[in-house]
Amino acid sequence: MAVDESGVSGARRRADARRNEQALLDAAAAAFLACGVNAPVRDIAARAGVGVGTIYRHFPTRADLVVAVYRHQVEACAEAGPTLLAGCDTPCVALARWIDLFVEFLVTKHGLAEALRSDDAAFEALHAYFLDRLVPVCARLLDAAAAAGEVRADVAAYELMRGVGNLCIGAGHDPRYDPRRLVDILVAGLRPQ
Amino acid sequence: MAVDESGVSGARRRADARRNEQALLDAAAAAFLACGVNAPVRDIAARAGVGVGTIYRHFPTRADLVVAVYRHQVEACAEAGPTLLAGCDTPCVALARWIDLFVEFLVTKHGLAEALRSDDAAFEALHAYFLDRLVPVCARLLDAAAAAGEVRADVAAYELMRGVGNLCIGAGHDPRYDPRRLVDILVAGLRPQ
Amino acid sequence: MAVDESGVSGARRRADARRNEQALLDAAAAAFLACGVNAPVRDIAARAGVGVGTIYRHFPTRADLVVAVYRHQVEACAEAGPTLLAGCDTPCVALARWIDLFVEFLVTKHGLAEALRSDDAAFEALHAYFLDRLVPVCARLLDAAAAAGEVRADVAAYELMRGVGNLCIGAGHDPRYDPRRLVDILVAGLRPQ
Amino acid sequence: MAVDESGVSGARRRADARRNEQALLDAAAAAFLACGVNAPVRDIAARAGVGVGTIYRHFPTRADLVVAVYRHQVEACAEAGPTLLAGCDTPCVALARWIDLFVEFLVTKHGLAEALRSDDAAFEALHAYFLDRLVPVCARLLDAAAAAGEVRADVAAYELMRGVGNLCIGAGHDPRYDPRRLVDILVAGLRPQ
DNA sequence: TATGAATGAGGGTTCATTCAT
DNA sequence: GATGAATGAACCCTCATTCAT
Repeated sequence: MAVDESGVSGARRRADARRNEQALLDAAAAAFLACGVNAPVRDIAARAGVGVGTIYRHFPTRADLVVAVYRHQVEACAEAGPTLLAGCDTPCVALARWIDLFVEFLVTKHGLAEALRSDDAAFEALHAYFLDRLVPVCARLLDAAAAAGEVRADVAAYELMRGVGNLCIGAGHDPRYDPRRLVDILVAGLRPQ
Repeated sequence: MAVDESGVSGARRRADARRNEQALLDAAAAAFLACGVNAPVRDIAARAGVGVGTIYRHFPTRADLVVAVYRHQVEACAEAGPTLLAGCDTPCVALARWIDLFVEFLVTKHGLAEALRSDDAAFEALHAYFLDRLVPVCARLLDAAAAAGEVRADVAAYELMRGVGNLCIGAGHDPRYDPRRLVDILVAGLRPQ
Repeated sequence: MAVDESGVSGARRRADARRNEQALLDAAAAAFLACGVNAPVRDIAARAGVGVGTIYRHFPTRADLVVAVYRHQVEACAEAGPTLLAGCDTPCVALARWIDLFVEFLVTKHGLAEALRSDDAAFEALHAYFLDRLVPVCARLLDAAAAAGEVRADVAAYELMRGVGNLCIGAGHDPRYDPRRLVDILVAGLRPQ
Repeated sequence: MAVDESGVSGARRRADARRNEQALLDAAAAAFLACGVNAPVRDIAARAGVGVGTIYRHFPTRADLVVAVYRHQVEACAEAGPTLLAGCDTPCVALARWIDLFVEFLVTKHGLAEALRSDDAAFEALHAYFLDRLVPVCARLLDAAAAAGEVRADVAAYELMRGVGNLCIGAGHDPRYDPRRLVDILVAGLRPQ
């Protein structure tokens, strides 16, 4: 209707949409932290200052949103693998430090660890993304450590990561339970014999 | 089998109610397995072939029901502790076997491990019951093993059990993840140094 | 089964039942006071220390119970009519004092006034009883006062009593509202012209 | 009819919602009439042809709905006070006619009088609204009449209105009971001496 | 595109009433 | 007769998802 809007509307829309998407990601991150990854859609929309429809447009499933929220950190974690392997004295140290990174990531995102183990179909995409991106990284570290004889050779990267993920569930709710300590013990248990 | 079940009419009425209660416990166990411990009240009632009111009569809160469903096994597990300690060659073996029992219990009751770590207020009673009953048992085994120098002395029974419980979450959903293996690794990580 | 119970059981039952009935009436009166005439059946049963079935046996409908609870006072009120008419200086004074009695009765029985005006079918018997017993008494007083020219002649006993009953609804909930004052005003309004 | 209803899409959406809200108000009024102010939410929704969620969106609490249903008439009644005072021959006539309006309002809205005297916490907002809006109006009329020596000076507007409200309870259920007649008697009782 | 109103399935809880014991 | 366990209808409320504007 307004004449002057047509000229730049393509670009405008893009910019608007991108700004909206970022607001949504921030809002979702905050909501996940407060209520877990199943935070009510309306909460997220309200925090972002958009309508609920906008969420569904940008992120058709909840998993899409969760993946998007954590993508940056997942990428950072994935990229840290090779770097650590190259920079540490032994593969075992690299593995331990990489797992520390992974734990730090999960522990500070309440609800993420829960989502990772949820069998809710809505999170399939999330599972797939995490596995595709991180399991190979972990596998390389694990293989290197195993090749050096520093860890048992019969542990799969997938199960190790699932174990670490599980240990991180509920972090922060209970001062008597520190996931980092338990993950350390688990990693210690990887030593041969 | 039980002597007092035949006799007078007073006991008869009780027998009826008890049979119903057992049906409810079985139904709830099945529902928990299928849908987790937050299974809809109506589902449980339907499985048991009773009205919803009957559930509320027997178990006013959900926690009451959950506790009742698992009480037998919790008791059995608790009682196994001293027995194993007395019967095994070393405290460490007793600890390992007791944890195997605990894991077997959790793994076959999908939903229980989830309930144990839920921060939903409805499960406080459940948490309390588990802690009261099992943590001391675990503590004795752990202390004995530590005294024998077989495990690190700086691990609390509570955190160990929480860790084991967490590792059991999601068991059975995924053939690539076997909680028993990971718990073994965790226990191996308890060795000194 | 027990031999010695058969001999006197008829009499025993009677005594038991009567005791039960009285306990129920007391319990119901207390429950009505606390929760109104729609007090939960189970509350009443619990207060009386009997099962709910016992209530239904003695008082098939709620109205039966309500009527029974208030019968004594209704009777007393009904009997006071002729006495007052005979003993007071004028019919108008008798009428006023009789209405005071009625108000006192209603005001101290929270929930009764509400029940009297309820159109719930369960209270038909209650309405009928009140009307049968009290309206004629009021009518005699009213007629006498009208005959003496002390009150308007066009007011029916039924509507007067309903009006008084309505004014008593909610008594005691609100210190700013005193049914007695308003009933006095209503009665004053009966004066001719 | 309303000028701003055509125009832009923003207003259009509003118009839809407003139409819905009006349907809800009508439906609620009908439901209140049939079942009292505690009419089931679903009934009201069904009458309005909307889902229950729509009710909760527009009127989060029942009191909100009740207030909204009666707001127009309350306002009209409140505004009639000063008009009558200015237009009638004597304050007493103005008072009587204003009370007639109030009674007409209550009598045609079965369930409202009941709601007014309910001690259910859900109706606090309703009470407050009625009191805030109507008691001052009544007080002015009453004061004027008292100043003119036409009515007793010791009657508060609040208690008078409560009395009138109470007399209107159950109107229409019983042909033998006409609230208007009794209110007239009550008002007549306000005359000095 | 963005909005947010509407929908309605889904889950929780209470309580009057019946009926086997 | 008395009991109280069982039933299930009837309410309430929330929230994910769709879709008209």
